Amino acid sequence: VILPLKPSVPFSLDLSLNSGQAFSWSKREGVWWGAIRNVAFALKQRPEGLEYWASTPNVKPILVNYLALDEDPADILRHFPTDPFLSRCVQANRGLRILRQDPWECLAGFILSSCKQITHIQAIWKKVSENWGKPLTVKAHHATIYSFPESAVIARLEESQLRKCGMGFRAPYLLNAAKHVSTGALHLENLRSLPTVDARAQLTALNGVGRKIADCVLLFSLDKMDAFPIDTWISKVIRKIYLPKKRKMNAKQIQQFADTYFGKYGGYAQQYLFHYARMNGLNDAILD
DNA sequence: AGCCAGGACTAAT
DNA sequence: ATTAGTCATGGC
Repeated sequence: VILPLKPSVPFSLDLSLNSGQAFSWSKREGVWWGAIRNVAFALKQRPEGLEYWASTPNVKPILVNYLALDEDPADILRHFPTDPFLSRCVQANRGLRILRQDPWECLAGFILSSCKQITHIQAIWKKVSENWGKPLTVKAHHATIYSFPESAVIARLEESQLRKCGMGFRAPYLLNAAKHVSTGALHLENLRSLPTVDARAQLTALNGVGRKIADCVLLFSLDKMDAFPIDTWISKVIRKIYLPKKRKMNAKQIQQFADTYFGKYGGYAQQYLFHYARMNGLNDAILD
């Protein structure tokens, strides 16, 4: 099936799926493979639109929502501050969208992310999925993809089982989060209706979830565009590009600057900065 | 061998 | 209120 895309509205499947937001996707022979909850997808971007195959019928709304195809990035970009470096990052990553992930999958992914390279997070994600997720088949390709296990499934495991997937000290964090989510002690969908600060407070109440991971969950799965995750890359960007004269800025001051300077769609801007820095480094990045 | 990777927690100042 | 040490693991 082909989902038509307007050429005038920028969309890049490569950038959106491969910019460190979600860890379930892999590209083989020009086709992206992955699962969104319990539906497996194969995706290929073509000039006329997005070609897709899925493990179940009638999944177009799932895809449109996940890839945010119902929004026009121009409506968001015009809220960005105008500065040369951000403009360069936006220009270089035209079509990069903030995904709308499942909150549990997003929370699990970023609990696994701390102090890990993206490729390794993907490897852990794959092991967990293959061990305890559901096998899904995309008939057109007779291929099998595994879903990421629901919170109730993880909650029943032993910490030692999770550690065998290579997640180390993150295992008890993931297990504890799974228990909170599956019992309803933490109701992730309810966080949507809360102000960002209140939703963040509930997330950071989880062991192993601090400001950065909470902000990733808020931004990538709960529509909180003002959440601005600061990881090692973004920290370098702010220090080198935006506050080059100010030495000895602590984490809180950097966060303070980012929240005020980038505004209510700051999280979206953050993703352009992150991906640009990760792809190009910052050695030749000069604010001119 | 040492350092870093989309961090967070605890204990010691 | 800030800072160092610790927590696993893999890649270079």
